[in-house]
Amino acid sequence: MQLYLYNTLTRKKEAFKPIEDKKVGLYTCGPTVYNFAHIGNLRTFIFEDILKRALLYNGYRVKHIMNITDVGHLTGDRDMGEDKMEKGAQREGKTAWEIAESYTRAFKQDMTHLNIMEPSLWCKATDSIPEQIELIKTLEEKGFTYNISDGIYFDTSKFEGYTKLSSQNLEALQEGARVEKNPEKRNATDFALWKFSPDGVKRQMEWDSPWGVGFPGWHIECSAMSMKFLRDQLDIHCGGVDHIDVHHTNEIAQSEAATGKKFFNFWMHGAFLIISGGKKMAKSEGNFLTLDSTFIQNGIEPLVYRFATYQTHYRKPMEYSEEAVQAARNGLEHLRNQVRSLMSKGMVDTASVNDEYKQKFIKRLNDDLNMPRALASVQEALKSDMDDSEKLATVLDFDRVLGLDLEKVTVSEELPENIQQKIDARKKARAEKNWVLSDQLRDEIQALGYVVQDVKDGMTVFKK
RNA sequence: GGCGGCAUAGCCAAGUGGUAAGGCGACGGUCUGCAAAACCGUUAUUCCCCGGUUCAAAUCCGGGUGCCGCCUCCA
Repeated sequence: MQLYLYNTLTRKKEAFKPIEDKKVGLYTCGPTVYNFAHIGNLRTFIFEDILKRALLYNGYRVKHIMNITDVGHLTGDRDMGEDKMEKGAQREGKTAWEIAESYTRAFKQDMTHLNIMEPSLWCKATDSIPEQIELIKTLEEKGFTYNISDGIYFDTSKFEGYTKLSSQNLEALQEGARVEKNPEKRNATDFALWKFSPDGVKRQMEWDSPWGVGFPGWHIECSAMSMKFLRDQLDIHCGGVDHIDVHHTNEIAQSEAATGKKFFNFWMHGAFLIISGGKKMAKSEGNFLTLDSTFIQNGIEPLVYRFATYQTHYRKPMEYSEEAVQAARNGLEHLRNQVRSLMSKGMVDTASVNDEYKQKFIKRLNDDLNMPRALASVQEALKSDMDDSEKLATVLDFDRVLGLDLEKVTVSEELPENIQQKIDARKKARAEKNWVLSDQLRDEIQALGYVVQDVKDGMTVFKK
């Protein structure tokens, strides 16, 4: 079935077609590792994971590259201000390298918690400095750069179609921008390819280059690394909506200026998470909620968040509230109970996925990843009149995309000795209609973290 | 100021011309010694407001209001 994706480049849903049949090159802009990722960041990574799983579900082989930005991302005005990594290092009394490493580790842990598939390849900006320098040299040779006191800049006026991805009105932008201008820049949209280390300052992260000691601008890494690792397989490039106007626009400009070829056919962007009644989360504002502080520390498993994001289409701002989290928590538990109930009836080996419902599911998924509708088809399948084994097989098949670990729902497992003893005692008490003892034993078992359910012919006990 | 997006039940939301998906919550029921779980049923005459086009509009057009984002670090 044809997969349709919304392409920011054309502002339309388009039939997806990779450059090479059945193989997809996917590049997703990864984190800047100077702090924890907040759950707004993670929403985008979940969206990208769904995209990847949808591609796989459709039978594509996916080469997925995710970068780690560990240098060059500045805090201040465009290409001015401090380096985020160096600032983070100051804040925590560590080296910039240590900061990068520890937050990269934290990020990967978040991904694991959310069941986000690992990319085929991780790449750190600092591991591809030579490629970035080469790309800048090419741009220099082709006359797209100029040199000012603090670095080498890309002259956006020399690249035709600079705004092909964004919808910026450049003249209006220049008039209305509140930026503290760098007076040496020729155009407001020009951006740094290479920044010089400030005079007399020894940066922790700096490299030699043909232009002097310094470090790469933020945008160049994604261009250099996507070309390095995906070569000509430039199918889909993703990120958050905030990247449309600046980061991705600049990536396209410098890449296409350098190669003369189209840089990525599809551009996809995830919308923000909005705190209910408030503003977006931003690392730089320090108001962010992390997976750890918001979920794990409150005893809410991270997959609840993954499930919660399915309620809203990825291109629409998602309202975040504790109420929404609770709804997702209940919803996921309900779904698992439904699966558990089916599992307890035993899975027939020959059970196959119901084609009618699978077609419905994939159709919705393939309609620009309409997860709210895809999720609705899960409930429709569960409430349908197909037999239990088929239902289970079908829903578990959907979970290849959903990634909710439904196959791990426990029905019966080896229970510890002490629990088993209490269960036996309770069965005896129930047989004797000793309800006081029965209820007391149930409380005891549940206090130990197990759920007790009396069913038709006995008792179901499983770890919560 | 420029540009872009959004506004659907108590809450989260899907739906872009044919008469309102799904989830959560709530209420009622089945089952049960009681719970829990599961299951069944009910829960928006109406889609921010005003006007227009059409046999037909939540969906298209015009105007307004509110919220959000980008233009400055950002997923």
